Amino acid sequence: MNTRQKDLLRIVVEEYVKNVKPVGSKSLVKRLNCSSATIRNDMAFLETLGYLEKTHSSSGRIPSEEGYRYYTEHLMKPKEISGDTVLKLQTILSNKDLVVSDAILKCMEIISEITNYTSVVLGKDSGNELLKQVSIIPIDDSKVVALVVTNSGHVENKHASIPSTISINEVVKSCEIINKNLSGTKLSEVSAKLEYEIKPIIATKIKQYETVMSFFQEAFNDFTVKQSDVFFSGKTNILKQPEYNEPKKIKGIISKLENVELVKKIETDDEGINIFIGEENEFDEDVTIIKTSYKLGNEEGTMAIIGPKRMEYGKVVTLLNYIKNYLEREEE
Amino acid sequence: MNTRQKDLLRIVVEEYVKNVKPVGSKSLVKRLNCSSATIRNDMAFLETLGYLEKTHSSSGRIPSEEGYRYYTEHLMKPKEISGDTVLKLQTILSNKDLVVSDAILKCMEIISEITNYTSVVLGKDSGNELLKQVSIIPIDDSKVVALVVTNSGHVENKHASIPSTISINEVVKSCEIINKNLSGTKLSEVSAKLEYEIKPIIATKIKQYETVMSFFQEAFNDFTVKQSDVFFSGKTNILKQPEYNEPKKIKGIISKLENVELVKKIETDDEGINIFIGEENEFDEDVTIIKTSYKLGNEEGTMAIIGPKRMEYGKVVTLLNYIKNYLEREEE
DNA sequence: ACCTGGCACTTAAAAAAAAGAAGTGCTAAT
DNA sequence: ATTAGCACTTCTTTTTTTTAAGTGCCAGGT
Repeated sequence: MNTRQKDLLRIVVEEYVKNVKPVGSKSLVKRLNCSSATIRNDMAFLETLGYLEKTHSSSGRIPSEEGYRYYTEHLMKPKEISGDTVLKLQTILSNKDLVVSDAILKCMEIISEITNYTSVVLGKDSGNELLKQVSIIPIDDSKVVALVVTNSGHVENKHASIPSTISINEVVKSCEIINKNLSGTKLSEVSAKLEYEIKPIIATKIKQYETVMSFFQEAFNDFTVKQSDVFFSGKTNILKQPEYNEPKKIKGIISKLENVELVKKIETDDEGINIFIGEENEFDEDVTIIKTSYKLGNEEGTMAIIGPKRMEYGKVVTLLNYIKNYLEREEE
Repeated sequence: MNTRQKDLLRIVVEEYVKNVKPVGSKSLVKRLNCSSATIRNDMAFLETLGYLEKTHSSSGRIPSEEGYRYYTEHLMKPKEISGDTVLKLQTILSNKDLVVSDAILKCMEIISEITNYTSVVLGKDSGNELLKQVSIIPIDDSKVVALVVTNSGHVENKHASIPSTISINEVVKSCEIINKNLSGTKLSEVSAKLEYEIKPIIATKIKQYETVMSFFQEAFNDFTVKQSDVFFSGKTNILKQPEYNEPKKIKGIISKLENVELVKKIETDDEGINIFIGEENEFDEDVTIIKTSYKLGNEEGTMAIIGPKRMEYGKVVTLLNYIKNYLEREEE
């Protein structure tokens, strides 16, 4: 590939991203300073390399997935972000009252707004989170709310009615014992410790200990299962993309976006900003997913942008990079 | 309208609901025991009354909005619900561990599943809820989580970082004072009472009282604003309806469903089960919304089903009725 | 006064045909 | 290596034709 051919590939990608229609040789004559015949030859060559394709035998060219890949790896230039956007992101990220994950959420909201793509944030299954405190709040004679707070400040609550055979007082007492002994325990290990450490203690102090314990077991069980932590922003933004112009495609992508299990597969641990184009991602062959993990203190997860393959790669990468860099600086 | 004409209207509605295509006179000859010409005459008559329409000058008939209305008010027969469904609903409704609104949510999930329509539950802005308890849970040296629990068991949480000029201890102390004095206060009145009742008390005991108070003010302010309480189930179910067969319509309804402000307008106080067909509802002229309010103890809100005008009215009404009746029995 | 068979007429939807536009590949010349 | 030129493809759009479904209404029967 000579310079002109690289230029050509870059221009075809960028034109197609902008105009959403196959790029013909004539339209590039001025930009490449050569005749349409030459461009046709180069296009044919790029096609043999697998970087361009035709939609039919006499159409203009569109980038193949390999074409996009080459573009993102060698040709694209990072795009400047506007001062306005930087300001917005900065304000959010520097707000100390926000949990990190909430800040990420808000940033991704901004990004999905300015790009018109869909953003998703996946909180990591918090197996690493530690129990901070359990509280029992009596609501009325028979009902209580159990609150669990983790060391990173996540809160979950569960309602339960207390069988009349147990006094709420006993539940509260047990709760205190749990706090004294289990605060700092990994959430994932709480269940086992309840059984082997707490139960014996409580057994000596409370009559109905079996019932009380099973209440706590059930409560914790709910918490650890609950974790669904999928946050979209601009969920249907991607529909604004012109490729979503027929019912089948629209319904297809929507049903995938509604499928939590599938969305969760987007999760990644990789620190880098990774681009999965079309077939490269497991989510949907027609989209590109740009994703990266975030981690600050105890909070970690994945942030991702879902857009058409014909995506403004430079813009999205730059934006995600900005957030990542900010968080990394923070970490120090 | 004679009996045959009423039968005809009912059959046209039901056939159209089932087959989604204009109903012609010939297809009804057997069911009405008369010639197609007679049916044509009756159809023309029902058209003059405004109950039927044609899609074009020589098409079969479809019900007009007035036709559906007449049908729902005079012609439709409530549909039996299957024992299986009754069982599911009953199990949910009788589960004492669920807050009422959660039970409603789960029921509506079931309904949207079996009908293939979209359900939405709107929790009422809980101006009537009472403060049960505020808790401050320290996360680390500078961060705390504030938890607010209401008398109906709703929990909200807010993170905040404490300026280093205040000791967390002082915050916790203030929190106790708030609990002692404000437990049982209407959530909507908390802000004012903080200012006029709590502030003077705290002022005598804590040095940095201004800062502490503004922290609590801010926290409560967030809670009362937050309340967004829109819960969908089967959000995109309505897309399975054959009327959603072109991009414009699909995108139109989706963007309306994503518009929280618009969805909130569905809210109602009316105890009855109300049917809003097409133009009758403010949400979308192409859908029917069947809605009713629920109320049990302190929990109240709206539950609604959004489907095509060509909806299985009998089924939906019967299902909603079942839930309402169950809750009313409960109330006693 | 009401019902019905028959038939001309209307419209939409589907299929087929024609016209137009955009772009390529290849050849031969520079 | 480039390029002008032209024949050839394929899609898109428009137009025409065909088919199917159903109505309205008349005239005759009960």
